[in-house]
Amino acid sequence: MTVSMVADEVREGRRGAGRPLDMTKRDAILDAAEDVFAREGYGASMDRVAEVAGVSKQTIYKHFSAKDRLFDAMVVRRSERMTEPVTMGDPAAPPAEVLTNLGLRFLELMVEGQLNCLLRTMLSAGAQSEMSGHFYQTGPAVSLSRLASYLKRQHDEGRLSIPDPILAAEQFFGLLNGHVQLRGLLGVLPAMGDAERQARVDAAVRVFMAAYGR
Amino acid sequence: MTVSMVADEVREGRRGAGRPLDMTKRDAILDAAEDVFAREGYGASMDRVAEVAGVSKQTIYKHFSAKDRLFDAMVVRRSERMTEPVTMGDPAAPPAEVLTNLGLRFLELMVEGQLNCLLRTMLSAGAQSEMSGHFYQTGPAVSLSRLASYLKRQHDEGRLSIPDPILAAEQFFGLLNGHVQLRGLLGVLPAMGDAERQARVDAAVRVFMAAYGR
DNA sequence: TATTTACGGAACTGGACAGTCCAGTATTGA
DNA sequence: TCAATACTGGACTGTCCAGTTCCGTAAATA
Repeated sequence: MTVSMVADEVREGRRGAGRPLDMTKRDAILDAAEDVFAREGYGASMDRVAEVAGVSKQTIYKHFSAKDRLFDAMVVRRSERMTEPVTMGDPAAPPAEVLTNLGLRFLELMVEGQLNCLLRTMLSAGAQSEMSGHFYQTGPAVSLSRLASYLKRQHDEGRLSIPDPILAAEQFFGLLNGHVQLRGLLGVLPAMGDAERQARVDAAVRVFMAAYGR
Repeated sequence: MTVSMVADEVREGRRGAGRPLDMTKRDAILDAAEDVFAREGYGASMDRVAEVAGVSKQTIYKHFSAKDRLFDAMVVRRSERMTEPVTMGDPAAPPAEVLTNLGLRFLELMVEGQLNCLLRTMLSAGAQSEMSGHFYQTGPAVSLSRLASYLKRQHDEGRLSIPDPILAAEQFFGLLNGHVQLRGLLGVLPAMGDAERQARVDAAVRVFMAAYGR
């Protein structure tokens, strides 16, 4: 009986004989936690989570032994869903086009929306959670390495000239970002329109291609 | 009697007859708040701040009417000190050199040290403070506009070709930053050495000059 | 000097919240 | 059917903390 086997059992709701844990409720609890923690920070009460989940507090404690465990489970689930939209397009297309598409998705989905929301929630929890590493590894680090390997391939095929693909990938995200993420975290973002977002992406791609294009 | 006059009186410790407020203690309280909030987040107790400041809790409440007021005063004082090191060098020097110096200072002082520390503290306070705007305006926004006006001048004098100086300034900070700030906030920063920092700055300047140089 | 205010120390109030307990009901596996 | 467990709803405990109050003392102003 290994640790991961125990984890699997919990995931399926079986802990021996008798009535199994209701996984529907578990999901409802995690959904509620996402919502409530995002809105009120880690200071939100468990009673509030229970209320939003439509579940008794006791049920929460059946599924998650303590508040920080619930928080961690929420972060893990959300982190895993996060990297999906950041995929590279057709590798045969012109790099400028691929980068533009990537940039648009990045700016839409990551910087303005979910990523900042989760990040702010995590920081509101302060040092109380060791989820920071997991978050970075399953989120930003994945996007970074995807872009880096794309860039390396383009370099090898002679379409771009990129001595350090990882650094270049970071630079590209940095170019896109500027202070957008910072402004988003601080809540001083004046809601970027489609046109402005497109302009930002175009400018980033232009700079990137000027430095790394052939 | 205006609002600012009242503020001045408080700043000098005079609120009429009798013994004036001890400004030494006020500073000690702000120092302690900086330290304690940075370490424990906004959740830290006032008793703890009083202990670290070497002052009774009542004294804190004499100087600052409530916890969030103390927090705000701390943020204001710290924000104002923050932009100092980010100044442009000799405008006659080659832009690449000026940008390199700026980049080194930015990476040293801002991203790794104080800025992230304060930012994390502020985010730990969640929506409880309206200091976010002040922080951005007196911190990052100032560096941004300083660099932008430098870039505009270089453009006007024909040393660089920069259609949108503000955007370009943001891009430069973004290039420097990459994911460094994000890693710093999440505490997954593997402590950058001098050589690596220099390499990062050089790479950023190289990309920037490739796009905007003459 | 008389008055006014700041300071320390410590006790206190009121409220919020994590986590538990319980009594009754519902739902499953054996 | 029986035994085991999940779920509800609410009451309850212990703790922590912001903010107040009281008292005695120190230090400034007028």
